[in-house]
Order: sequence, then structure tokens, then C-alpha cells
Amino acid sequence: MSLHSEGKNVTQIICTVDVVLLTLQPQGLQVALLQREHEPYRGAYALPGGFIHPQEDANARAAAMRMLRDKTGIAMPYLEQLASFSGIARDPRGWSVSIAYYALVAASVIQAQAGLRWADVDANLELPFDHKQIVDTAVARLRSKSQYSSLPCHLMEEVFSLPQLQRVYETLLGEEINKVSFRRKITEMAILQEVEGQTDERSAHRPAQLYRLKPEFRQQLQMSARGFRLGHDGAN
Amino acid sequence: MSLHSEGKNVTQIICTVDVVLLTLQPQGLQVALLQREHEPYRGAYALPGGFIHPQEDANARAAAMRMLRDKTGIAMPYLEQLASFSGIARDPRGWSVSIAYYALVAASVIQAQAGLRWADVDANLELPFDHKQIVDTAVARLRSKSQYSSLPCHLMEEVFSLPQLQRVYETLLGEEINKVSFRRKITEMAILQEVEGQTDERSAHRPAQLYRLKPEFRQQLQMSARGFRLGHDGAN
DNA sequence: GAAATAGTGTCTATAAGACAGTATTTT
DNA sequence: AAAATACTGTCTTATAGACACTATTTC
Repeated sequence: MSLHSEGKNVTQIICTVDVVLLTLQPQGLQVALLQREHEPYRGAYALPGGFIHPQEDANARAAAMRMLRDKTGIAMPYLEQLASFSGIARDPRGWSVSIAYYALVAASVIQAQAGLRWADVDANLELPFDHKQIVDTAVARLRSKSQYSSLPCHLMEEVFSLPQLQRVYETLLGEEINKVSFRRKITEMAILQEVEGQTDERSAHRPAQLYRLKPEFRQQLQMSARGFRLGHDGAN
Repeated sequence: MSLHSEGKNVTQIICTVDVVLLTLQPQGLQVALLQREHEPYRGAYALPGGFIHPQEDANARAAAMRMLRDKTGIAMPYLEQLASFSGIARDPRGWSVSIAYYALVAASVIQAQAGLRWADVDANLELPFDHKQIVDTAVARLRSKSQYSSLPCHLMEEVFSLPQLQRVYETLLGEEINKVSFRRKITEMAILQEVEGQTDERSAHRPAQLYRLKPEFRQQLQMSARGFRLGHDGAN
């Protein structure tokens, strides 16, 4: 049972990275799916992902960034490790590990591309491998972290208003938030800086102050002392 | 750039599982370290872990359970995936992935064993690979989840009192908790069931009611609506 | 000025914490 | 009874939410 004898007996393990790329559209939270070019499940839509390239990728995060860049053209998303999914059952080619990441981008970042489609995460998706489970895990993580952190800010455009941000939180949490409390908490978190200018929509009402995420929070999250949530449900 | 041509060019990736096994002793939170029997770092103390055995392990979680069982004799711990650590830099043998888990056990479960030692997690540990980072990540996760979940219950003995449980929470959070609030929250979470009997310590004061975790919470956590924490620090 | 949404001041409701009381044990 | 800790009742304080008011825009 020495390491060397083990090394020789070991069946090759398939090492992949998959990315759950999410964005928020008016109709709801959307996940990016790519049409597979190769077997297995050739032609089916699945998560952007692929083999780790040891010569090219310094680590799994770099591999995830590479796949996002090469397959969707997105270069600077909010990206965080989700979990790893592994075992003999998930890939017909054999025992495999997928280190899954989730990425958040503003709706404006996405652009039409052959073989890329966006699906509603609440639709009854039929995805190859265990990608449905990976998507569900990512969505649960996003919704859970929306209860107490600045994570939803990464779904916003570069510049946005507090009412827009509140609507994003409300969509993710599935419930309305008290306006005064919401603004108190955002202020306490001290994650935003005011921006001059106006929203481009010219509408018959007072325009909202615009903000951007402070640069130091572009990859790091801020936690709210007591969260945004109303309900008493557990999560994560 | 077909999958098949990639498959042939791929350098072997080392797939391992490491377990951060934690228990709470009077002197603080302790992590289990095993003396390595093989190179690299032979003789050094490191996290229990090893190669995934595709023929033996249905998935990485099963591999973690196997390693705990075989290397420490612990069969039924609370076990949860922590994160994966990967890259070219972490193992001198080459590009590697470690799917890390953390496990919690009661202090009574641990028993002396050759090559196994317990180290204080707050000591300045020098560990091989990136095991220090893995331990730190696990401890941060445990402390973070202690702010709002039933996770610390898994460090308790089978039967315990509320004052004992409160002391565990206080140790993990590093601050005192209001007794009335603590008991209110534990009651709200509805995770405990009363147990007949007394603590074995015969002392000159009223004995505490004993409880055990309800069976349905042996692997699943319960979240507290608003958490136990006092401070406003973020975490995780 | 009407309509619409942004933003704020303030009172109310709820949850957390302080504190002191009662309860139960051993010596 | 004294001492020690378990447990609980209740008042105070802190936080969240409701609601109404002011502010700013276009038509």
C-alpha cells in the first residue's frame, strides 16, 4: 500500500472545471449553456467547462477563467468556487471530478453567440452529467448569500441606483424588502460610492442617485451585520 | 482541440482528498495530524488524506470517509465538503487537486494512536503542502457557521447540557453570549430533545437538563433566523 | 399642478440583552 | 443555611418595519 504502488494501479481520473455563469434578466435568473461539440452528449446544451490543462492552468480557478474567456468571451466576472462534484456515476467516461465555479455578470455583458443560450434557472432544465445539480447548488448559494452579503451587487451594471439594487435583491430573495431598512443596511455595509450623472431613462419622476461598487469590493464580499432577509428559513 | 486529442496530451493530475478533523478540547480547537509514511514530506505531520481510489470510492465524500476510518478509526463523524485546492504549486509531484473536507467529532471520540497527534489550530503550525491554508479555511468556515447555525452541536458529546453547548459556542465565536438570548435561539431552532439523567459530575449546585441532537439533524444543519453573533464582523 | 418615483423622518413593532429573581443541588 | 450553578420572568435597549412626508423630475 505504498504511494508508488498505488500510483501505478490508479485508474485515470477525469479532472474538469465547470462554470455556472449567471445573470439577471427581467424574466429572471439565467444560466449560460453551451452546445457540446464532442461526445458524450454531443449537441446537448451543458455548462461551460472542460478539462484542466496542467501546462496552461496554474490552478482550477485559472482554468475556470480560461474557459469563460474562450467559450463566452467574458474576461472579468465575479468568480467564486462553488463545490466539487465527483464520483464514478456522473460521467459515462469514468471516475471524474468537476471543480465547479459560479460567475456573476451584468446583463449587458452577455452577447449573442453561436451555440450559447441562456436558460431560466427555475425552468425544468434537462442537462447532461450532473449539471442540473450543479446549477441548483449555485442558485441556492447565490440566494443564500443574498440574504446577508453584497453578492447581488455583482449582477449589477457598472453604475446603478439603489432602487435598481433593491429590485435585484428582491428578485433573488423572492420577497419584498422594506425600503428604509434596505437603504440603512447598504449604507452600513459601506460598499458603494456615489457617481455623478443620471440614468439614461428620461422618465416623469425624480431620477435616482447613481452608485458604483467601491473597487475594493470588486472581488471581496461584504457581510451585513444581520442580513436582509425577513423569513426564518434556513439555507446553504 | 478535440476531447480525444486533449485526452492523450494531458499530464496526469494527482487527485487526493484531505480531511480537517477537528475537536474541541479544554485548551481550544484541535486538528488531527498524521505522520506521513511516504515521500514527499515523509515523517512530517500533515492532514489525514490520500489518493482517491476509483475502484473503491464511489465519490470524494466516500474517499474522505474511508481515510478517516482507516487512518483514525473514526466512522461516523459530521463531515462536510470544505473546498478544493488545486494547482501546479501545491505538491512537488506535480499538478494536483485536493478535495478537502472537514469533520467534527466530540473530544471523547479521539483515542491515542501511533503517528496521530492533535495540534491547536491557533498555534503557528508548519504543515507540508498547503495544509496550513486548508486548516485555516476549515477553521474560518467553522467559526463563520457558528454565528448562525447548529454546526457546533457536532463537537458535543452524544448527550450534553445547554450551559456546555453555550460554552462551546462562546469558545468558537470568541465572545460571551447572553444566556437568555442563547437559550431562546436554541429553542427556536428546535434541534434538541430532552434526555433523562444527569451529568456524571457530582457538584454542589443544580444539575443541568441534558439534551441530545434530534436524529434528523445528525447530518443536516439548522440555521438560526438571526444568528448568535454580537459583533458586526463579516466572515466566510 | 398632476403623476410618478426617489429619498427621509419618525413612530411602532419585534428581537436581543441586562438583570434580578427562583430552583435545585452538595456540603 | 451557604454556595454554586441552572433556569426563568421581565424590563430596557437596539434593530427592523410601517407609514407618511418631502424632493425632484416630466408632461
